Amino acid sequence: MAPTVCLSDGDDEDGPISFKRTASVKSEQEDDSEDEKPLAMRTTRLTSNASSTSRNSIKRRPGDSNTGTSSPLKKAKHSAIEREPKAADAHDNKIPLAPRLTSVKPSKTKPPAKNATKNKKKSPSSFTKDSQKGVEMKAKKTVRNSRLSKAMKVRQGSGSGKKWSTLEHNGVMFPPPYMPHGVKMLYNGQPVDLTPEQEEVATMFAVMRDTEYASKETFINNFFTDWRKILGKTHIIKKFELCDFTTIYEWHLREKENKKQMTTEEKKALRDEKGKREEKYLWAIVDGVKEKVGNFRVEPPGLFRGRGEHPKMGRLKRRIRPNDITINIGKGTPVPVCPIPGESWKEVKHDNTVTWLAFWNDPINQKDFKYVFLAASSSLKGQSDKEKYEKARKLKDHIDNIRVNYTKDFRSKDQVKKQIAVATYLVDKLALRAGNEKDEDEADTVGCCTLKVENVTCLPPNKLQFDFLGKDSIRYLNTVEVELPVYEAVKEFCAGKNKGDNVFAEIDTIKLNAHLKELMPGLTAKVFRTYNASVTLDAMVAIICNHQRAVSKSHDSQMAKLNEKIDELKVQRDGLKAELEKAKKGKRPGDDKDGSRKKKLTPEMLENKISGIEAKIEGMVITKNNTEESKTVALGTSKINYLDPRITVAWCKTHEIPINKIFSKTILEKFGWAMDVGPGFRF
DNA sequence: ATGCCGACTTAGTATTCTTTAG
DNA sequence: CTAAAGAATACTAAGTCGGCAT
Repeated sequence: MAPTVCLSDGDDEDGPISFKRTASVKSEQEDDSEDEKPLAMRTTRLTSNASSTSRNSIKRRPGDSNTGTSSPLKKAKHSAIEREPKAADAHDNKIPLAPRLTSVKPSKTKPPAKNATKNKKKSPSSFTKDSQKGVEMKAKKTVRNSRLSKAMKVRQGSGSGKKWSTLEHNGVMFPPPYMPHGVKMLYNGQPVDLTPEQEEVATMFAVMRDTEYASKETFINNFFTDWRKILGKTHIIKKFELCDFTTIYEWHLREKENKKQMTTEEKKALRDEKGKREEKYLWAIVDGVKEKVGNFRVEPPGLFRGRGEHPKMGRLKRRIRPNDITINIGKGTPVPVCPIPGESWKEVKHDNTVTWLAFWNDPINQKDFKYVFLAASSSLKGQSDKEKYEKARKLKDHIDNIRVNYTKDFRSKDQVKKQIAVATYLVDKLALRAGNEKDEDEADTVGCCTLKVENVTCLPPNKLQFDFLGKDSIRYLNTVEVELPVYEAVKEFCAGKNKGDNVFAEIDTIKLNAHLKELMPGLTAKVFRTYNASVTLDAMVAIICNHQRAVSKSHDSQMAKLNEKIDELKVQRDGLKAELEKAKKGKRPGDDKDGSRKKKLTPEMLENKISGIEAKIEGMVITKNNTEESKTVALGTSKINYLDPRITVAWCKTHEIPINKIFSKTILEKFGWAMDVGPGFRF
């Protein structure tokens, strides 16, 4: 069960995370006050926001009374708990003034698929296979991990540049060749002949009919331009408006239906076959240790699905061939055989300063690369993940100083210094991303250093309203009260500028990060996100980082259903109440006009029933509120990328919650490195 | 300094698997 | 059992940031 966000007002203080609050209060008291300013402000904010505190709650299913379950983790726990005094992390937790964001998804910037049909069938028989796999994997993992922790200590820090000594793998897997279906589309009402290559691209477009892309001009234009290159100048097809892809779309629907109709055996056979084909690509051997490979499948051809208003959406992403691919492998280890007869790799390298196993150039953005890496569960990834969190923890020791430092510079005469101070403040306070420059041919999004004057509105006396599209064209809309010097500075930065001009004209991410590095070795803008997220470690995190998801298609109906059910229960309850009244007045239930009634309910029974129903209603209201309030919050991203897993592990150990109630299998593997932390661990 | 290349992390969405409701 | 809901995983786009050449 994932921790659930609960933002309802007035629900506060007594949650499972109350220990965290306590800690933070304490630290504030203990702090000496030289940096009173930012802190005081923070405190204020925190307090004022406290009413909307969110908290984690571990939801249990009725079925899982897992407190008593024995998990290895839990056992390991006990002794440790007693040992660890839990004390002491003296100062910590300056709560990152997470102002509640009003993050809105502008429908226009999202071309979400509204892919209507969704049906799944699950075969019980597949259970066998899966569970076997699970067991097998667990076994492997145990072996690997025990070896790993040693290997990890021995391994040179990532600083040295050498990432591995030996590396073996089997290369990459290519998607199957295109199988023509022969269904003719119509042009100007007439069926047209297409070569398989032409048909392939037409089909890519046809099957996207019920996504929002299909009606976007940019998408259509890009698609049509690329398709016409394949059709050739002399082809009868000249105008998009005369194209009718319906026949192909319908073929596609039939295919889907057929697939759905397959028997479980057929499906299983298909899966087994797939598993067999993929088997050899699943693993690499790094320094003698078997490690899972991440994305060994080469991306299949398709129409580019850029996010937001991406100028290249709809462009044909051409098929990648062996000749596009560079392989990286240990010297002296056998080069993976090229799986496509008659073709060969572009290049084979032996570079042990990098971790990729293969790469190719992105056909959409020729200057970009697509890499094949090891899976997140690998030692290599785990190690750097751990380093990331260690760096964020180190920031704890510098954060006070850093805040004092930038507060001082809010009024600097040096314009560069001043801008850096304000930018750092925003990165710290609002978890803004650094904001690198972007090319013309990308979606127009911004981060801190690339904020435009139109993205910030100064609201007297001292509020700033932010409204911009950030990463993935997710809208960031937030109004924050800032310290007066910050407000004045921003106003000044914007003064006399035109739309499209940078607020921070004097700086960029390089200067910003260079400055941060002077304050703490290795410090960059993104560390603040990790730091603040891990320090906060509760549901607020998903909000401060603006991780979003589309409101699910079923959200509205879900809410309606809940309301319906609640109403229904209320009616039931009222009915029972009325009956109770009668019963109390001494009427036998049987005396009712409704003589057919068989059940004789005593007042006690009725009361029990009523309170049972009321509990149900209450539960549903809570569910309803949670559903509504978390509909755009994507907690998963925080969980995977920002929250130091050791915090969670330690918490689980302290509270004897099996870790697998919090982390899924994959994520558990990814965080293997964090599992043996003691319950006393503090970020 | 700046620009570009390169490698790696972070991110939302699509797809698949699992669980639950009916 | 089936279908729908929900969780997990797969996929790949979109960021960050370091380093080297200019």
